[in-house]
Amino acid sequence: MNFTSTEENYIKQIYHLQQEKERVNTNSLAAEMKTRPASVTDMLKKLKNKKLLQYERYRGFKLTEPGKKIALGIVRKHRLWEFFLANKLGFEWDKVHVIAEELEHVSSDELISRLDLFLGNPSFDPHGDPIPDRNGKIPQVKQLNLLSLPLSQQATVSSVTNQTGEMLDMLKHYGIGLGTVLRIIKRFDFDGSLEIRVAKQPPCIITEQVAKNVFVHYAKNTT
Amino acid sequence: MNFTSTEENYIKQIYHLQQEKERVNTNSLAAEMKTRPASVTDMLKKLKNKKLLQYERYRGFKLTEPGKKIALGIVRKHRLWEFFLANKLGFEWDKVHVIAEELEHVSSDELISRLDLFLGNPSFDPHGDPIPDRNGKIPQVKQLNLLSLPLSQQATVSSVTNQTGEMLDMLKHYGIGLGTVLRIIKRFDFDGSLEIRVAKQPPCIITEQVAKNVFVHYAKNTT
DNA sequence: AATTAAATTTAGACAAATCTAAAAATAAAT
DNA sequence: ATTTATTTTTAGATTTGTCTAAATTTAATT
Repeated sequence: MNFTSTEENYIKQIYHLQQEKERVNTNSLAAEMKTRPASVTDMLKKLKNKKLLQYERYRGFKLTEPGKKIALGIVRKHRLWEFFLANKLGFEWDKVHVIAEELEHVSSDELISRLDLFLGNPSFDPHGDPIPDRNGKIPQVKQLNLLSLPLSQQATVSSVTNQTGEMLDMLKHYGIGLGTVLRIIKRFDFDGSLEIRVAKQPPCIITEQVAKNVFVHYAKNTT
Repeated sequence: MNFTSTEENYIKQIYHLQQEKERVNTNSLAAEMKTRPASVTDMLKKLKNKKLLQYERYRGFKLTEPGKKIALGIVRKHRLWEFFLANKLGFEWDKVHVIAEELEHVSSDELISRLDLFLGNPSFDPHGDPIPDRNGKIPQVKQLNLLSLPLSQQATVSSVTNQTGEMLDMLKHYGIGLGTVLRIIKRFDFDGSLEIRVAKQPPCIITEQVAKNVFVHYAKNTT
């Protein structure tokens, strides 16, 4: 079956809200979609008719299994395009979302499977969110050394190996701790040092010796 | 100003029809758009209101200068995406058009200028049609040797240097002459021979010695 | 338990893009 | 120069997604 861009946007947004709350309600979806509750109700009926939604009036709603499959397909497209925009076209990580919102609705399946291959079957988008595979399976978090983190790929600090006081003191000075979200802005091959950016703080430089001891993972929410 | 996908499709199609006939008429546009003449009339009024069209009822119509600028922008996007699909994702040249029809409506200007750069500012799409630059200027035809023709890039035979009888006889046997449209299917590095395809004929092999004498250009219509 | 507040749905209207069927203008043919 | 045929436009209806305003259901409070 085929869906309009609007239907796809609703499905995707319901999926995202479901991640936080088992059952979704009309008002919160309306807020996310920047539309009115009455409009949401209209769409809910349509999606229910198409068997994508479990929905009884006044009772909240959630995606059916087929609905979830479709949501994951859209999320997959969105994140693959984000990866393309950041890693191939050189967009800043915070500019890719808006453009991917349009690209995700291009309908060719072969386009997506070829794009996936072209990008090297990436598992995480530039925001650190996992990219579902063609079957809708979401990759688990994967730890890697800060030195191996691709440029401008956001990641979360998950462990620090050298636990000496000097090291922790230094990291604390930079605002880096477990759970800190950061990304690499520039890699200096001369001495292996990294210019990194923690949250919205000004960028700072850390040496290769420090980076060597910091491990990160891509996904955002889990520590 | 901003346009819907539908408006953009009309504008683009009017532009293409104008290439053949100075002034376009309702029925032929309806045929191209696979819609009814009545629907075309409605859209013509809308485009006239937006100053993109010179149009008086029953009198035919053509794009204004601003309208033409917009058409060229859409054509540019379409052909850049076609180039991307064929040369980066490995699509066959005859599969790219349908997908580019969707991609061309993605609205970000920065996306297009970065894509253009990423692709190396190409001048011709995989069908041999010229890609307008950011100012709407259309590149002139460019001759090149058949040996330098990129794989699966369609081109038109524009001249043959060695005009001996044997050569012309051979080319005639293969169905190759001035104005013949062809493309390279495979390049054999072992002996430099080429597997080429002329129109819809079965593929054939020509030697490096022959190819060396054949010059082609990308654009389709001009000899 | 009755009242007030909040969330949700219905009813009816609107804009965009399409359609059919009928009317009007232009072009072609006798 | 009429008539006939073709092209184009109008008029009115339909679909999709949206809206406002009013009605209904559920939740919260006294």
